[in-house]
Amino acid sequence: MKVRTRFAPSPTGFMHVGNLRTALYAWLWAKKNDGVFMLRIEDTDQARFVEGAEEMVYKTLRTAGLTWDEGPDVGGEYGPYVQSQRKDMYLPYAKQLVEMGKAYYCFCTKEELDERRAAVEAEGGTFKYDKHCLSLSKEEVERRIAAGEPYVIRQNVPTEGKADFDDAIFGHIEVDCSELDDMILIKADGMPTYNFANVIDDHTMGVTHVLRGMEYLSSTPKYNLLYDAFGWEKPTYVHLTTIMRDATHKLSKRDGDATFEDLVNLGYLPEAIINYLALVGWSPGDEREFFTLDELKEAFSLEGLSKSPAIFDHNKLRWMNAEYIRRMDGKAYFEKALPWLCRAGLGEMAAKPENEEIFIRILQPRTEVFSDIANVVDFLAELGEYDIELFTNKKSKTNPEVSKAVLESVIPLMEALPDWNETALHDLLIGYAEANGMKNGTLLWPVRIAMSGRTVTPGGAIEIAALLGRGEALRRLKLGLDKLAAV
RNA sequence: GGCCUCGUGGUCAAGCGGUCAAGACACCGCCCUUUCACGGCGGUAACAGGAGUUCGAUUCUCCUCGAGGUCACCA
Repeated sequence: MKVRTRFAPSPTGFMHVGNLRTALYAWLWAKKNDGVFMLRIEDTDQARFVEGAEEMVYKTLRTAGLTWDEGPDVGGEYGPYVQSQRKDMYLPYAKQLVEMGKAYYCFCTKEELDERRAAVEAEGGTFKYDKHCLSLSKEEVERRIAAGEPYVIRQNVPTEGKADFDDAIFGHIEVDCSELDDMILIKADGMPTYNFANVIDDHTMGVTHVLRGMEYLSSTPKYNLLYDAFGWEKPTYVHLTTIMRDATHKLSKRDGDATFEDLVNLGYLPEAIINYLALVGWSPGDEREFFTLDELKEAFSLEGLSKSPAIFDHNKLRWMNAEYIRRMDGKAYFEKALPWLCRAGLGEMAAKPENEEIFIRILQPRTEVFSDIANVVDFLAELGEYDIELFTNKKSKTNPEVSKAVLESVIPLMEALPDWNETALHDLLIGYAEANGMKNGTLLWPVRIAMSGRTVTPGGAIEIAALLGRGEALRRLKLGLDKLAAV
């Protein structure tokens, strides 16, 4: 049978990385098996409708490379792919269950239930619906429905026996029916609940493998009662572990960088995010860590899925992103970096053709996340205040006195330079150090400090001088000398 | 609280009765070096605890502990 998987988000905002990973695994499993990956929008909760969230889902999936074969926008023979548009499909199935005695109409109002629940819980108990409306006669039910009384349809769970299912990762899961509540299948507004819609949709849409979060693990046996009632073949369930922020909290959107969009905006590359995400909760079994989507597709297997929750390691994502950046083509890197350089006020400097290569050379190996760039290069846009103590560096054998002497002798030479470019600057400065028997560092440290006001900079004195250009470089050097005048 | 699930270094994670218990990130040290990175080399660090089963348990069973999930007219 052809493998069909689905990703079924409820459109409530940005895409949490945990959801993205679920989508990824579902996509991988379908693609690995030459199957179909479909997108279904679960919007049965009208109260939670969020404008534009559906488009967000499309956009995220697309930039992540997870294209769907069937879905709301592309269609398919199992449509519609939006649950609210399937509204009319559910009631007949629910009625069928009622006929079979596997479900029943219930007229208890939400308020009554809430009250009873509160009372039970106040005494430390767990509320369970008492099947109150199960005993209603058919006539009474019909009468009340005809009278326009609001109702829901509940699943009639047996009071005895077991409900169970087999999970591809967790194995056999079994629970006593007595633990189960008569869950609502059809809500008072006529919409199905998630639980019911899922069963109906997954079956009618031919889903063969259900990949979803762990939170459904304990309610799945209850779904299977429904499959059994209808006599339907059950899909293979694959419950995925939760992605955690730390040992005791799951990664939440409130943490600020838990959505795909957050990460992209911070300057993470979609391919790196996907690659990292694939490895949170799944292992290829060998030592590979870098995968394209295609390679992932080859390597993916249900056996490699983990049973225990994994903590999202920003550190490792960062490293992996850096690794992706380093492997980028220089040009491509520059293109991605340019907006960030502009944001740092370096648009003009970066626009000079001769500077492009320098920027690539000094920044690419140092960029872990694109948003880092601004803080690393801001000194190029503006020289900040700095203390002359920065001129002291033991390893370079410099201090304010030495620096003063260095700047005094080197500034005129630089001013006299006919061409201001890296090669010329290099030959001049390195040549000078050599001729005077100095360590390169002794000469270059003061020059770099004066030009940057920073002890740590991307690139060295020569690159910085070239980027700054003759006028600005010299201005800063003289400024440095002034600062040192009193020494 | 009932029920379900999970438990290998700080983190991800291999292992699926016999290993000196991989690898990666992070951390530390050394080298390279024009600062910082990059790169190279090396290092610290783990089977939650206790009973069994077995010639032998990280691996199988049970208990304890710890953590998560679930008990909605939310998904």
